[in-house]
Amino acid sequence: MSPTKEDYLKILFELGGRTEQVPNKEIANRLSISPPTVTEMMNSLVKAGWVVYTPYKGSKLTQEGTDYAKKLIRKHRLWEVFLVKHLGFNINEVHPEAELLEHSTSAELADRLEAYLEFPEYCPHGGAISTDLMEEQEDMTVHLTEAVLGVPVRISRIVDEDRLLRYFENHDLKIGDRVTVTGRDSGLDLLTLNHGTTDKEIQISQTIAQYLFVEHI
Amino acid sequence: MSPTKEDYLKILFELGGRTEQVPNKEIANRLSISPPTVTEMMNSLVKAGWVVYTPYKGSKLTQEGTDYAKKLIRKHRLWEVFLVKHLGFNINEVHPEAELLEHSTSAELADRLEAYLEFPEYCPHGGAISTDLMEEQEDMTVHLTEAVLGVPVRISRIVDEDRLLRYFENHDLKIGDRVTVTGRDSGLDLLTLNHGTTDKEIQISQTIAQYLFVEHI
DNA sequence: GTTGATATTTAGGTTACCCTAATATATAAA
DNA sequence: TTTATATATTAGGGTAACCTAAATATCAAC
Repeated sequence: MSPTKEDYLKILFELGGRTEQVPNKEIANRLSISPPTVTEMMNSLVKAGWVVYTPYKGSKLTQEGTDYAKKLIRKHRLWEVFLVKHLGFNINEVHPEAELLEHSTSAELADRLEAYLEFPEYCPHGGAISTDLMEEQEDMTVHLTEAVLGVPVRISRIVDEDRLLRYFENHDLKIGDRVTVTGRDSGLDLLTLNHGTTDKEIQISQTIAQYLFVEHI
Repeated sequence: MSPTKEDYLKILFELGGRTEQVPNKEIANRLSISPPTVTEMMNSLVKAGWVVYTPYKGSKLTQEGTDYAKKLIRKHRLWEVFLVKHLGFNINEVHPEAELLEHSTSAELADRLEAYLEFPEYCPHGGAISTDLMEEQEDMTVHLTEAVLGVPVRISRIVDEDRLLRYFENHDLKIGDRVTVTGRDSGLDLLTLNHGTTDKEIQISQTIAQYLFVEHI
């Protein structure tokens, strides 16, 4: 299994490919590659049994594909805990490091690392580490864009992509914060939030808000 | 820089490519690839400025190539220390793990890891970690095959290739042991040693003894 | 100095992963 | 229901890193 293929499986999981068909374009966007390359890769992943692909519709992970993706994400998050807790990295620096390390981590190494870290439940971005908890969390949390107007929620997880993390940091948003969606303007692609702690108004792009997960309180 | 190219630089350093021309065949053997592939890769490494190549003779590392190789080896050895000291791995299990991790380790990560490990001097196989000490050690130590008959020496370093480590373990040899070469049979490719601690006679293949480094006491 | 053994290179081919340009399909709007 | 737009696929090409088979260079022995 190449790091490249592993990346496809992981992205597929992150885009909901466990339960829904993910269109090629979304994968192409997230990985910054051309759509024909995605088509080609999907055919290869189908042949290897990781993915079910319906031409012109999109791809879903098989059970094997889902399990593989979850293991990768677990490794990624374990490294993030290590980098932050023991090596003193800043939360928004660890993603690219873990992105590399995850592909070089045997099952044995992951298990030993997990024990060494004393079985942490969450990564620094709020993502569940145990592969069982992972699916549960995926199902329970909701995109910020789907939160009901006026109902306060708690930010539980931020998709850990470098540029995104800096965007959220610049808007003073972090895990655990309570926010209330007060307005939605689809034309301008804007979401207006009230920050529970500071009571300030925050405006962020809806497209980007998709990468923020919230839980009801 | 691809992991593949990094492996070539590292092997070149390990085979003495810092000071001498290394023939293609040795590289092909150590990496288990065909000689034509080595020729091809050497041309590409020359173009990138890592290597000076004389056709039909062999390759030498440039200063840049040497520095790059030393940084890789440092990362490799740092991971080995971490795996043994903190994750409880066995010495002969860590090589393949570190072999993967070294290619996924930024300079920043290596520095932080080194500080976390409290600046260890040597890896579990006896290899120096600081890039300065590394060359020094390389120059001072001598292959077991070159030790003078009857003169006791101390095993200082074992090239950490998985199969070799198991071979040395099976012959009850480890770092720090005092041994004396008592006989050499080139026809049978045999080296006879006297083990300083147990006073037992040990016979190992000369070919394999090349991967054992010793220091005079 | 020719010969033979060994090492190296050249020639030609494969697979993985990426691309652009052109074509085809699906979907939403008129 | 046709048409426009967005999305996906096919066709054709490129580079990196491997391979085998055949040709060539080196070097030591005669």
